[in-house]
Amino acid sequence: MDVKEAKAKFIESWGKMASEWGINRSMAQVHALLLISPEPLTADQVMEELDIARGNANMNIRALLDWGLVHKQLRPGERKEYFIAEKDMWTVVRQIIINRKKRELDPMLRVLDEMAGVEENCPESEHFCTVVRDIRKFSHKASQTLDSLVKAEANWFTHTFLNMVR
Amino acid sequence: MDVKEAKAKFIESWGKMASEWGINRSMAQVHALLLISPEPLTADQVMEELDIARGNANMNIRALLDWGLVHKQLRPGERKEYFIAEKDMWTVVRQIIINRKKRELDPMLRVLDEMAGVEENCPESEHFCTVVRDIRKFSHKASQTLDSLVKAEANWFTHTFLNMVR
DNA sequence: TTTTGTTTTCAAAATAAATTGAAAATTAGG
DNA sequence: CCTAATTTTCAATTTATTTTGAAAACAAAA
Repeated sequence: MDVKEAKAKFIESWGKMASEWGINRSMAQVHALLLISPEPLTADQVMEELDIARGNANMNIRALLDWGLVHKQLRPGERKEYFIAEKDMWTVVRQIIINRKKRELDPMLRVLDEMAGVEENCPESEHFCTVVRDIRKFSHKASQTLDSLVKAEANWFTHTFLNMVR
Repeated sequence: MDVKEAKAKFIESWGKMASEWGINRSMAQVHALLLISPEPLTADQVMEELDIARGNANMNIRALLDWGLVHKQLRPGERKEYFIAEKDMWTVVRQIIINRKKRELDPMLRVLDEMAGVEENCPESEHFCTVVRDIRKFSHKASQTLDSLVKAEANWFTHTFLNMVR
């Protein structure tokens, strides 16, 4: 496999993986392209490289900025905007955790908390209350753990955590 | 909120959360229904409760069996199959980790490993190789960590890990 | 202010994914 | 071997999501 092939394959795979996650393919492919691009790119270059429409490129670059995975770069004397991906992998992972947690876990947590109110009726539906209580406990622990993970040092995950687990 | 309402809300929310994940709504709703049902249910009861078609119920119950989140129960003298959800939350989480890892992480790992071969050409595309190497390293660590997590004791996650993180 | 290069928006079209339901396959009992 | 109950399959349909592209908005320079 030569480098050009490998780059194409990387972009394709990153896109495929993301769509297993509920993140759309274009967003992931734009991310992959910017990740492996040593220089910042303009929206036009992204459109060109990935063969996607302007609106698509624009919306997904925007989403990546929101996620903190891509940064905007302005050049003096130029009107075009350049975009460069965050290259520090720990930061990348951290931002992904933050955003997915916000989207996937937090809403469920809120629902479970609302349900805590139902516990008064528990005697009449013990099983339901037990299940909800268990899930709620677990979810809160997971939430705290992710929060701590996000606050942790860059090397913490790779060094400390792994050693503890083994 | 009374218990009936709460149950409906739980099923709905579980379904919504799952679809943010790339797991289909019906599968999650069947799971939620079986989770909060104290008694095993038949496919017909699931269809009835969730108002979904037979094929849908069947395919998703089957998927949940594959994921190890639901167990089949046969009753002597009865032809119908009964289904009951795994109620131990640690087991549930473990099975979800195993299955999502298999689906989301492992394929990417394989692609990254294939790309390791490209490293020979690295001098001519240093940046690409660095990015791939970083992601590869990180992904392998994450993979090992998840494997360890899965092997860990039931209480490990909630007790040990959390204390370590704080 | 007008022109021009650039970004953003969003309705419509295309694509992808989930769901239905009827027919086929399977299985146990007679 | 039949019959009847049950489960599985899958083509067609429906629903949801993504993508397009042209028009509008915006912003810098003339």
